[in-house]
Amino acid sequence: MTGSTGDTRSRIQAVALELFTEQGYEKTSLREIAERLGVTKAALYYHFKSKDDIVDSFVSDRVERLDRLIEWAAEQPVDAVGRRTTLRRYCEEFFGDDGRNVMQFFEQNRTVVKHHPAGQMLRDRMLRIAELLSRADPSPAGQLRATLALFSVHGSLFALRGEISSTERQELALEIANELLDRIGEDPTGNDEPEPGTDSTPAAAAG
Amino acid sequence: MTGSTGDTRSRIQAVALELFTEQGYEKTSLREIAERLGVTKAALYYHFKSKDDIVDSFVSDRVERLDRLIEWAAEQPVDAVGRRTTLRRYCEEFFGDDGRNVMQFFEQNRTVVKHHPAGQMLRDRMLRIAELLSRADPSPAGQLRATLALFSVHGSLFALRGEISSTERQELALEIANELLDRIGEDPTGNDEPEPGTDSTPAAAAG
DNA sequence: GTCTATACTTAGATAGAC
DNA sequence: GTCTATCTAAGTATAGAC
Repeated sequence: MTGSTGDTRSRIQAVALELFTEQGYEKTSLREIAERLGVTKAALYYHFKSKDDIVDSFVSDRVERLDRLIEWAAEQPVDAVGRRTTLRRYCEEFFGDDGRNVMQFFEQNRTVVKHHPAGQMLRDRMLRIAELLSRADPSPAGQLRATLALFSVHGSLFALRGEISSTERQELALEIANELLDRIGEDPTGNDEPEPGTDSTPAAAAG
Repeated sequence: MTGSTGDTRSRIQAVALELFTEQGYEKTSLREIAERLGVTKAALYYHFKSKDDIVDSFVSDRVERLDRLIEWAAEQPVDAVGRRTTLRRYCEEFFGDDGRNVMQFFEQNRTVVKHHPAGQMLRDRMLRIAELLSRADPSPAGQLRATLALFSVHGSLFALRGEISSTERQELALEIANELLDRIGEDPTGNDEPEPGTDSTPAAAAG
């Protein structure tokens, strides 16, 4: 019943990801990961060539998925509807299966991500998505709104006290993100150029 | 010219804080900190009893300042004006002198903060401020808006590409944070109870 | 207040048996 | 595919001279 597994590799990934997120990458030793799985350190080295390589294995997968999302998002219309659609897909990607776990690792290990090649790619993709979301207003205001919209999804995981179901959480994150997205390229003060061809927000249009 | 210093202690704090933020707490060794200052590891132990203690020294100071802010914020009116006032002070605290540095350390070392006693206090104070900001609407929506308002300040440091002055950055962060704060306890859809006695937002008041 | 020297522990990683 | 045994490097921390 030792089980020839074959999925030992993914069990290592799962345990490592969990511990890296909970305790931090540096604080988690290979010994600890091995013990949790009931194997020895040496066994880990059969499946991964280094500690870093474990990170690579699940981050790279995430980067690929985001690349597909980016490619798709670039084709969406540059208006409030397009932004909402893009963020909705991002949200689905985020809350899906291991998506959430990897992104939480991302949040909890910023300095690792910053210096790790695969981490830099992930970080880069995040910035790229924010960039696409603020195409209608690439000014600092647009950039910050887009970033906060993304962070609405991320933050919904730890900002909310009290019981709340996953779908409620998801809907709430989208609702507030949409408020931010709707303001991109809109300009309620009436100074700069308004975004052409966008009126998904009924309020504040009197001249 | 060796300088009897006397401020060696604060030089250690400054260098440590910078390296912890840039490379991460765990990745930064005491050897590295000592080398930067041109002293030996042992010298550090004269001023601090451990590596953790260095973190304590600058985080505790931050916690005290936030405690005063919290005490003050609790006295502010529970309306949009009170929230704006509170966040403005938070912003000033954040962008002031070492405030920004410590809070960046906080962002970059989440797992350290999570398991470090002083870090937990800092984290706790952040949550408390969000709680105060969402008093008018303690629902998940209010909580998330308040958290995003705070994050508008934090995020303004890394979300913005291109050159931008510190004051511009600060003003922008406040502007967008205020948009979020104004929606707390407001309810534009007209479902739940609206916040009593608040009309700092001129738009959308037709009944 | 800072140094040299060192004790103690643990980390990541490899070699080779089974 | 997993084990035992071991290497090498680096870490935090302490003792005691100056």
